[in-house]
Amino acid sequence: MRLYHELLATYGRQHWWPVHSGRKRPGFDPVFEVLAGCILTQNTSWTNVEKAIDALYAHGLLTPVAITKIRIEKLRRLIRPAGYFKQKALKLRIFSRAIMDDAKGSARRYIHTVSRDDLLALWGIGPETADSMLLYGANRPEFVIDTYTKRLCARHGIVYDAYDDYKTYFRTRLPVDAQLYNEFHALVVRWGKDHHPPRKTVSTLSI
DNA sequence: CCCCAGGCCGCGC
DNA sequence: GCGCGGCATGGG
Repeated sequence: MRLYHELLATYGRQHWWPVHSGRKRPGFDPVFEVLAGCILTQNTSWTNVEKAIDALYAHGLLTPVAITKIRIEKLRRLIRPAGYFKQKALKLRIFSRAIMDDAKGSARRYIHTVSRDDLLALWGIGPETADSMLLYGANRPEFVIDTYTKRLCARHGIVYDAYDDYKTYFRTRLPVDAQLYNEFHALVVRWGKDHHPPRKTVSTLSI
């Protein structure tokens, strides 16, 4: 909690999602926008993801039903700026189909009722994406561990191997509070943007 | 020219 | 169970 308050004092509130929450129009589902963003941002900077989200939004395609119907080539083209566009197009398609099958196309109902294990069973969704979806899409208290979280931990001498060990570290030290997890993770990412990883150097002394 | 980004999967051992 | 390469665009 001391670290959280320190980050909050330094950077202020981050307010991440949703990007277009105020707008209402056909072909737009604010919860689905968050969940799609979780997939699109895998190992990718958010500025690139925004271009893809904006393109989908402009074509009225930010719904599970639209993503399942669109031609895969068009989906690839629209999300191209987000990188890994062939893989991510398939991931969005598979995920959208799960929402159709399990919740009749309601992203909100899907993410509020799905189990974490069921998310992990989907091709293209790993632990960080699942936790981001549950936290930012449904306000469920899952602490998100990403590359920045691990970097910040390392700066404090905390190093693990497994994703779940990092998660346990935070869960056992913080109150179970989705809003806290939400803002904490956003602050960690903000911190990561001006704290670069240690440069890889070759030691000439190790020959 | 280089490295990095809000990971994940498939493969070989 | 693990380490490693591939995936890809845009920015510094």
